[in-house]
Amino acid sequence: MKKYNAAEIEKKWQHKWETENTFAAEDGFDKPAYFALVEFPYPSGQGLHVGHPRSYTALDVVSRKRRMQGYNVLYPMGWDAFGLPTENFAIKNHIHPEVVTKNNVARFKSQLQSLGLSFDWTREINTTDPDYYKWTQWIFLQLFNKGLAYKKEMAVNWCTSCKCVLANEEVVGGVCERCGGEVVRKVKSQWMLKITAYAQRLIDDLALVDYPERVRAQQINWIGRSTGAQVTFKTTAGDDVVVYTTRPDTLFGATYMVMSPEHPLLETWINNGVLKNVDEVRAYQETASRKSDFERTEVAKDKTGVCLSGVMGINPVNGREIPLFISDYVLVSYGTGAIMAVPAHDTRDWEFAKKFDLPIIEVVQGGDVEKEAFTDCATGIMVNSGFLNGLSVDEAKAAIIAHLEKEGIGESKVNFKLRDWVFSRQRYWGEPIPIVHCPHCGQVGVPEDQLPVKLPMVDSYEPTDNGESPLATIDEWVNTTCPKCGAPAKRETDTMPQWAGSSWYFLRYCDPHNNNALASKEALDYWMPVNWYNGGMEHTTLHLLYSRFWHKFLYDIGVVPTAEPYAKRTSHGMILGENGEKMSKSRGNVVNPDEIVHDYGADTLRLYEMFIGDFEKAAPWSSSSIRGSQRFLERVWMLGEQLIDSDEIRPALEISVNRTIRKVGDDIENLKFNTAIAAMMALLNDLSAAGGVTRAEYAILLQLLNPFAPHMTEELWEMFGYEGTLDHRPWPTFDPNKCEESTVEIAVQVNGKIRDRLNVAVDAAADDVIALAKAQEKIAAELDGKQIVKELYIPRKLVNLVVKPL
RNA sequence: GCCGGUGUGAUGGAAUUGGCAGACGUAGUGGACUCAAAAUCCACCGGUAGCGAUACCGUGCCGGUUCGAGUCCGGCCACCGGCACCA
Repeated sequence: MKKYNAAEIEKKWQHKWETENTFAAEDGFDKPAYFALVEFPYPSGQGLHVGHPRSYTALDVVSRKRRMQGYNVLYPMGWDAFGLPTENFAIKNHIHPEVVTKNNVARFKSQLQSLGLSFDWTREINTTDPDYYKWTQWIFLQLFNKGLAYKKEMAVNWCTSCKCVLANEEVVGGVCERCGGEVVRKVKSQWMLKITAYAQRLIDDLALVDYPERVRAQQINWIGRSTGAQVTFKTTAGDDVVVYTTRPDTLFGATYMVMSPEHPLLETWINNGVLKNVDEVRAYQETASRKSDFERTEVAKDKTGVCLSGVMGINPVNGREIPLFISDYVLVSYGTGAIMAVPAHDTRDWEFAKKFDLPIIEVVQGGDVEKEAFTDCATGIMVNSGFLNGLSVDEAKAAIIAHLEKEGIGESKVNFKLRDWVFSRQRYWGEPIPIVHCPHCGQVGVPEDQLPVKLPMVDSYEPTDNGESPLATIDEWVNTTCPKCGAPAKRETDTMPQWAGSSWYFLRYCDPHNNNALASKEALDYWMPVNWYNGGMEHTTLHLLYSRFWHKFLYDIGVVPTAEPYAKRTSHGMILGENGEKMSKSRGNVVNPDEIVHDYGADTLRLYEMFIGDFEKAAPWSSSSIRGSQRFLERVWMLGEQLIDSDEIRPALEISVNRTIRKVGDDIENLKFNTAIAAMMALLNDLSAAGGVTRAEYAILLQLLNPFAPHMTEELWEMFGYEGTLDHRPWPTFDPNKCEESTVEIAVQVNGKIRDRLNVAVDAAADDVIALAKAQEKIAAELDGKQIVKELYIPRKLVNLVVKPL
């Protein structure tokens, strides 16, 4: 028998799969469909990371199993290729981003193909392809037409290093998610997408899908729904200040009010002379605006603020005049940008009141409000609150809202932390926003027949310091005519964020070459929703939320057939460096998948990454452990030398074989690839111990192993003359009656401690087993001089005799 | 602070969801083969005591429920991830 030569075998089968399109999804819509999806990569200059194959192999295993189960499987791959690293590399090395992208994609593709992943390469997509981004722009126009894309002057997150605006989701810990650069606030006119209009449905529809708890919780937390009331406070200046509160029950305890430093009413009061301490207020506003997000959160501990002089608020329930402050602990972007402060029952208000020596009035009994704020809603009773006295917090909430509504000065209100999606980027390498600015008609969408609005080929695409897109400098591209009235007009020069192309890419896979629609209705009806989507936790509040939003919008306008894009989402853990730290160049612990494939073969790498540990948890790479996976494959190979020419499964191995089929199948469905492999290892050990393997037994082992190690198993299948190839061979079935032994060893316990073991028939009667147990020499000795108070027999498990001294 | 998760041998991790803790690997130890090494094969491999059969202890800590707890309940501790002045 020839030696196992991974390199040779893998090349052979990969070539065959590529030339024969073995894994192309079928066009007919009659077979049951299965859509397996992994996040398409950003083709970076570094090439593939060992983390990529963990996710890709996992769903490759699922896809290969599904094909064997008779499904028409769509397991596609593509490139999320717009983005800053490519652009920055291009600028630095004076190569056009399109060329950089092309090179990176070629490298990534050959790396992926060297792993033997069963992608349908006939459906490969690339977000930078004009035939693709035509539809990204088309979706934007639909959003624009429905008023869900709008341009607004507002304070945005500006990355000083990327020289570009960031979405809230892209600011992590006060710095740029991508480059770690400082993020400052900057007032700019930006395109926004109204994701907030979908906030409630993005929460509610999580009930329709199968997501891990941690993903569900993170999304709900990010959307941040709260219920409370909006209340109007009159002021001595005549203007009203509207506040939002989740504790309207504490209204009687409101002893001052706080507005955010950016609150628009301040300008009014400064302009009409109401405000007396203008200089002080201006100075505070100035300090607040200069703070970066990072500073603002860092100094969050100590409260600062300025009391407004010349104007007082009026508490609507008791008519008391209360002071008005500005402070940066109140955010302009949440609620109404102003709060009523109840220091007795809110920790932040309490700290502020202590610092500025403001009155603290207890309105919910149960704590000591001189020592700290009492925030428990569950137990307290209302006091000092007029008609609310004696009520519980919940009763008081209902009563006060009814009162406010009757008086016309308030109403119940739901708020979300989620904010609209800042959608403009001032960079070159992205989809142009398909809008024309006409002096007569205003913002006009580019008509569908003029899509795509292509990126102009230019030599210079460096970001500018003045916050304008590099496209703004290209006059011949910017200057155009209005699609509506024909007058001279200018193109929008901002581009879309990287998240645009990935917000709908799975739809394009259904029908990637369609020129008339993003995908045909038949294809979408057949394939959607994605049956199983695996990806990283880092995309939970970015890509995953954004794409759900776009999908819901497309559902509302009748483009897609399902309310949710992904029926099931799973998330893999990271592969860490050998030292347990995150892999990075600077730590010097990066493992290059190319080297692993070269040294061990793709099948070993695949198997090892599936065996490395709990799929959902991070696991450190181990260069010695990978040998175990290689040894296993070598042993499977060598087992062929001991092939017994029989089409029977030997009786002694029937149970082992049937159980393994059951376990491998179940474990793959439950994301427990590591124990599926352990079960196959155990089967191999059994077969080896039995002195060889029959053709029938070997066939089953090869079929079960095929999704994990496809090249080697196909080669053995062919070498030993089995029929056809494994790629679409039926998945082995098991006989449930042959999964259990007829006798089992049970434990015999006395008072819960194991004292002996016993072999009994699985269907033995409890009385017989207990009698047998008592008759055992050791047990009889234990029972001597004691009284049995309880006898238990757990079938197939154990006998427990509970005794006490006589 | 809030939300989610995790704590099991030297190590990655198993444990049919309340029923024999440590499957399957890795590392290690001893042996076989070899001039030797590698590779391969065999055996051992949680702790303590004992030559031994065996006994006792053992799943972060403390308590509880139960005939029986890694698993359930209550209270802590530690670590990881997310959010964070969101009123």
